[in-house]
Amino acid sequence: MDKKIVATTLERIAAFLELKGESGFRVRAFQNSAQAIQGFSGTLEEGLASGKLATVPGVGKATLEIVSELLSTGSSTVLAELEKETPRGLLEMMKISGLGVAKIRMIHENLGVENLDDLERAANDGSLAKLPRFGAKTAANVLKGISYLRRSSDFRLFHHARAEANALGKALEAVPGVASALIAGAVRRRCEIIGDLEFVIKLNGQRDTVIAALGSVEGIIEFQPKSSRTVILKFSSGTAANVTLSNDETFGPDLAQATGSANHNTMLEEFARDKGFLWTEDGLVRDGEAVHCATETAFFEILGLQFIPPELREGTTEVEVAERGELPKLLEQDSLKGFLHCHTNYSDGSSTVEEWAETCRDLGYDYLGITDHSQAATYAGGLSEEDVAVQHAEIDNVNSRISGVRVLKGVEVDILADGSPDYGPEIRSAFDFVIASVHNRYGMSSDEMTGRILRTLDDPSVSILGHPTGRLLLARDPYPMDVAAVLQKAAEVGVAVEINSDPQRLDLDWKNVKLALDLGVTISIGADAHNTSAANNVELGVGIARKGWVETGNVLNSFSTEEFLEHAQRRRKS
DNA sequence: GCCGTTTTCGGCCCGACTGTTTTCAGTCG
Repeated sequence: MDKKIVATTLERIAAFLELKGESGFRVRAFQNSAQAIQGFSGTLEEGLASGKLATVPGVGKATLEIVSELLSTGSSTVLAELEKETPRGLLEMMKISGLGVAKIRMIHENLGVENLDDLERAANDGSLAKLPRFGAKTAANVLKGISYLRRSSDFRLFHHARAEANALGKALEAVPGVASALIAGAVRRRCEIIGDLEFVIKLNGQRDTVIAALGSVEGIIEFQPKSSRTVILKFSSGTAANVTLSNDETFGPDLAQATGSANHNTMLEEFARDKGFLWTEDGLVRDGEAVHCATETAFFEILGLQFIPPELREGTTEVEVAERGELPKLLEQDSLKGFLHCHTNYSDGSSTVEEWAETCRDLGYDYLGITDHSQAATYAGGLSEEDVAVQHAEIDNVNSRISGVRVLKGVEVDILADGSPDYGPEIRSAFDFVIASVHNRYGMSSDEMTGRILRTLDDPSVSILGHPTGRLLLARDPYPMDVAAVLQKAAEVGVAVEINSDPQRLDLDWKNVKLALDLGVTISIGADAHNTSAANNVELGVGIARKGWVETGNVLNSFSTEEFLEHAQRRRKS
C-alpha cells in the first residue's frame, strides 16, 4: 500500500480529533506519525513484519495498529468512527485560512453550520459576524476562503495527479485490446496543478470491444463516450480522465493533440494550415488525404518543426522558435551537481547532517547545502547563534568522515519585516551561502513587500532568494509583490532566484521563470526537503525549470562546488 | 498518542500577528 494513503488517513484522524476538541498533544502525535510514516524508507509491509517500523520515532502502538489494519483491510475503523461522529463539511472548513478548530466549533455549535454552503449563507446574512469575537472582516475572509476552495477543488497538485495517472495508465493497459496507454495533457506538460487527466491509448483490438471494456476498469463510476474516438471516464475518487483511442496511423497527431494546451494547439493548427495541412481531432490531412504519422517525432518533422518538448507546449513562443530550430536544450536533472535547501533535525527537519550527506552522495551529487532556519523562525526551531557553531562543527566532522560529497554550510535566513536578513553580518559571513526567504507578514501591501525584498537583495551576504512569491498551491495565493522589479534587481546584484521544489510551492512559477531568464537571472533549484525521503522533490523543481525554458547554464547548482561558492560569495568581497 | 524514564506517569514550542476588542482569543508558521 502507498505510504501516502496511510499518512493521509493518519492526518485525517488528527484533524477529526482536533475538531472534537481532543488534547492538542494527541492530535500532534497523529500528525507526527503521519510524517514519520511518509519518511519511512522501505515498504510498510516489510517494516511491519520486521519490526523496523515500530522503532521509528513517532510511531507507537496506536499507529502500528492503524497501519496494520489499513494493510490488511484497506480501511481504518478509527477513522470510520470519527467520520460517523463529525460532519465531513467541518473538515473542509479547516482549509479556510483564518478558521481554526475553535472558530469552527463555535460556528457549528451556535449556527448549526455543517458544510461550506451553510457557512456561506451565515457569512452573507450577517449571523457569522455577530458571533463573539467575529466581525465583518472575519466574515469577508470566510467568503474569500470559500470561493478559493471552490475554485481549487477541481484541481490537484502535480505529484498527486501524476501518481494517479500512472496507476490509471497501468489499469488501461491491462484492458484487452489496448497495446499501450500514454499519459498526455497537463501532467505530461508538467503543470503544477492538474484538473482532468488525459490519455492516448493505442489499440490492437476492436475499438467497440475496447470501449465496452473500458467501462469495467476498477473505480469507474461514470462512462461517457464523447465521440467515436474519445471517452470520458469518471472515477469514484473524483478524477475525470479523457481517453483518446488511437492507432498506428494517427498516433503522432493524436498524442500531440491530447498533450498541448488549448493555446498551443491553436497556434500549431494555424501553423499547419500555413504549411498546407489540416490538423483536427481526427488526425493530419493534406490535399484531402490522411497523413499517416505513427509518432510525435514524425508529426513535428512532417510539419517542418523541431520536436517541441511537452513542457513547452503552452502557447507562448514555442512554435515560432521551433520553426527557426532554436529551441533550448532543456535542463536535465542529472546536470545538477549540487543539492540545495534542506533542513535537518537542528531546526524543523527530521534527518541528520550525516543522513543528508549519505543520501546526496548516493544520489550522485558533488555537494549539498544544509540550510536550516534562522533564529527568527521560532515556529520552525530556528538556530540560535550557539546552535550555528555546533552545527558547523558537526558539518566539519561529517566532511572529515564521509568522502564523495562535500557538505556546505548554508542557512535559510528569515527576511525580517524591514527587509534585513536575520542574524548579524558576522554570523551570516560564517556560512558558505545564504538563502533568504519571507516566512511572515504576508499581509503587506505590494509596495511594502517589494521594498522589503529589494532591501534584502541589497545585502551582500545573500546568495539566493528562497521561494520568492510565498505561494502554496491550492491553498494560498502569492503575496502581493512586483515580481518583475524583484527579478530585475536580482539580476543586477547577482542573487540567484530559487525554484522551490516542494510540491506545494513550486515557486517561482514557470511563467516568471521565463521572465527571470529574459532578465538574466540565475536560477537555483532548491529541494526545500525536511527529510531525506523528500530528496527527490528536486525532480519536480526541474520540471518547472524545463517549463520555464531553463538550460543547464542558467542554473546555479549545475556549477561545480568551487564555481558555486565563488558565485554565492562574490559580493562579500567588494 | 508518544516518549523516556529518576519505568507506568508527566511533559510535550512559542512568538507574532489579526481581528476582535479595550485586554485577548485564535490562528499561523
